Amino acid sequence: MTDEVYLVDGSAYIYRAYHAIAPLTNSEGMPTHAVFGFMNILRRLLKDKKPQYLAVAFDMRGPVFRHDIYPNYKANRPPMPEDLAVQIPYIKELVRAMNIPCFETQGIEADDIIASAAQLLSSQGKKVVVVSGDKDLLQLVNEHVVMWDPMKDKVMDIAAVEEKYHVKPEQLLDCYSLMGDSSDNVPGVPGVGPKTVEKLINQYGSLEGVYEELAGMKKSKLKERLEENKEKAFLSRDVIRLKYDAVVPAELSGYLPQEADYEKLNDLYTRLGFSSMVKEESKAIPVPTKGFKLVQTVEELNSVVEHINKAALLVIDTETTSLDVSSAALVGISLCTDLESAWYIPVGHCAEDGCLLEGQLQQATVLDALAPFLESTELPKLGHNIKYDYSVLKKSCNCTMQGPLYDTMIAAYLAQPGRRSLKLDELCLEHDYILTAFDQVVEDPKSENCFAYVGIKQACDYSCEDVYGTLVLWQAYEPLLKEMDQYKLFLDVETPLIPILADMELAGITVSGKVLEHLEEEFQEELDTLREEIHELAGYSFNIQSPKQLGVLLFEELGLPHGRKTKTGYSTDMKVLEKLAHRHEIPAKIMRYRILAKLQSTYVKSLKKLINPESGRVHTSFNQTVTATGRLSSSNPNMQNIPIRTREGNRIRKAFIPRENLVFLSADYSQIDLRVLAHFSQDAALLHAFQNGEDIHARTAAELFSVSPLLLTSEMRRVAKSINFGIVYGMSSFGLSNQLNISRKEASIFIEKYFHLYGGVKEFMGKVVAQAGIDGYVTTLLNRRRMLPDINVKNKTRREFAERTAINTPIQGTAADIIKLAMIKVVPALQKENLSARLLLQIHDELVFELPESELAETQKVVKVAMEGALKLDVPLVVNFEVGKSLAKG
DNA sequence: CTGCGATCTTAA
DNA sequence: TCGTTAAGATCGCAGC
Repeated sequence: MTDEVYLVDGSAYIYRAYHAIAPLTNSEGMPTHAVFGFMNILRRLLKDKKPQYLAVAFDMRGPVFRHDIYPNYKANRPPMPEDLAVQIPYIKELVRAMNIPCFETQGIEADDIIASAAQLLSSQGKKVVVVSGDKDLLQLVNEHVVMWDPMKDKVMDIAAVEEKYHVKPEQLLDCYSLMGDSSDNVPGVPGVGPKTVEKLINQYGSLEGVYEELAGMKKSKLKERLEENKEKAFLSRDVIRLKYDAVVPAELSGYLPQEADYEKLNDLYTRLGFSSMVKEESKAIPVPTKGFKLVQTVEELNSVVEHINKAALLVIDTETTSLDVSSAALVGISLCTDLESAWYIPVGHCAEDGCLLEGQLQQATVLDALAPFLESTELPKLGHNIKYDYSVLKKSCNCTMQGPLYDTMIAAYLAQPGRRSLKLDELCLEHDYILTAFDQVVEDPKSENCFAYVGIKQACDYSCEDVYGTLVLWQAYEPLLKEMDQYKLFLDVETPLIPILADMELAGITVSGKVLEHLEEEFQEELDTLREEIHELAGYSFNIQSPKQLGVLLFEELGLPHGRKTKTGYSTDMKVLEKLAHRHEIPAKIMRYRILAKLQSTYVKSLKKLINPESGRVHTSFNQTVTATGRLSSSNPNMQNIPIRTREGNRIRKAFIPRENLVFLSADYSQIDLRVLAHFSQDAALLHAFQNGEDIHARTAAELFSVSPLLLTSEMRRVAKSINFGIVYGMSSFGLSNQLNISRKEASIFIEKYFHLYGGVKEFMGKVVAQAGIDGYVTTLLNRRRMLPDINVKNKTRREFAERTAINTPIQGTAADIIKLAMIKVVPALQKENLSARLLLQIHDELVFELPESELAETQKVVKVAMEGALKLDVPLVVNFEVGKSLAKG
């Protein structure tokens, strides 16, 4: 901290940031790089120098007094670029939000304001630092004033100026007058450069000095030029000369920054998409740990119970030995019901030797006491990713949480669709609380069992922070969900889905290690053979899995014609290889190699690793807060992309088998996307087709090719199917031509015909895109939102992508809504009918159950009713069933 | 060695 | 430079 006054040349740094930083836009497509660069400079100044006194000066739009003296002042400058102009108000707004004194005056420039302030303050003996890189401001340097350029981190005092320019700072004005300034269109004396000026000023002292002595100079080109341009030189000086009488505070208090308006600042940062700045600039504070209590005795546990008895909501977080449910053991539970207090109940903390530490209640004692609350169907529980806590308690503590399970992660997913992180600590930071990071409490976060070795006291603070933070978020998001009309979706769809997904994950699905083992050997043999053959044909060894090396072989060594190019080289994908297959043996072998290698690595080897040795089953994770459309996603393993189209793929499916004496029942929605499209578009032909149970692809084909349905070929149907799918994705003629290997012209004729047939669909697409343009987002039937920040941008590619998304998301998202509703209906319905069928998988439009064969007929009835009646559309929902002893089709 | 982007493939 | 949504393997590069 110093008592120097920092005067920042705001406008100069706006320009520098604008040119120095690559274009950047926020999520709405507004350019932000100048703002970003400027704020970085300002923030670095604040951080590094911690100035006690600081002010920023800006130019204002419009003519300045220099134009009166010299109308051509800056006449050669192009107008401010549009994408910079729109950023200026944000910069000024940010400086105001930071509560830094900010000066601007109509008719004068930032330089003049700085000059006035520097002179006024230095005449009072105050130290001044001019923050600028502009040489024009160097003339302000004196024994009290220095100039600092943060970009170069260089301080210029009198000595530095003299060393660099060989004149005194106060002589710089006269130097510039002679030299002129091409960037400001100030003429000076033509043909006089820095070296000449240096000589002249050093010899004669000043501009006046030069002209007084001019007559005595011997005849030369220089003398001639000086004589001819005397007026210009003096005019230039009047133009360049800084104005020292701008109105600026005379007292230091006028340069004293106040505490920032953090709310406004964060709001601006968020709008600009500067997430890193939101973090650093927030007024966030550590969570107050005063009300955090350890529960180590029965008496203390009883007092917690008494407290929860009066509560309307129980916030819970479990600490365990692993993120993976199947290997997680309980280490402790934290609870709270309001922001006054929170409790941590340790049950599994260990000493270094692995022995349980003293001062912990028995896990059973704790769960017996809490069970009435956890299992209460009345008392809502709240957690951040509560599916995990539900699963741990069910799996390792035999305690099944009931009642609504509110989840702040899901709340944030719905309320702020499209936000990048949903992690508790990041969300809390945006709500002004800094949480202790997991890495701060465990020594080696990667090693297993780690939380068990955290000290009990420290664990208490850490864990209680999490329930406290979760409650803080809930108090913010619950009203927000209501405001945004998302509360019903949250309560009636996402919340009841949580235990269903958890139970599906816990159930898992049996995978025969034996079958996989077999496949692995077989695939490996063929892969080895193929690799040898390919290397043989190539004449040298290379990595077949490297697109780069493969490209060299195919297109350079073999000289085959290359297709499209990628950013890094030639494309070698299946489409390209297919086209080369008839020219050379290698491409076909590569294709076969690719197919097998993919199956081998993704579906055989890694699937084998994920088989739980105890249960012989794999337990996927169904992620509820990942996709932009509202679909679920599945990981570890991804059970939603198990191969199906190829023969080998189907062999992998054969490894998925039901438990002994059980069968799989798969129920999939027929054409759900197109039915949703029919409902949204109200297209007469589409509605009619579905209402009459027609084969929609066949019907489309018959109309498209103008043939009777009886004469349709499978090729015609395939084309129609492609178009039907393409429509759902907002496809162009280019996309279709690519897909069908036909010309663009042919493709566009198909599309034209399609829209002629289904005029309502075309109309619907136009309407959705137009509405998205107005709202900036689209919604599904259950009001789920997706933001489309690019929907109105100038960039055609990005805008058109947003337009396709606007068309696709309501369809895909509504289909996702529907199957979620079906899941919520079907699980209790099966239970009510005393059927033992267990839901195992959801694959976007399909549900897979495991059940005794004897219950097949009755289960199908229940499933059919639940799925087909999930939501009432203007067309029927139709479900098809398949039964099998594995997941293989056919 | 780790992290990350690009490419490619799998599914709906 | 062109049909949506995902997960995941591998390569190859940049940085430590």
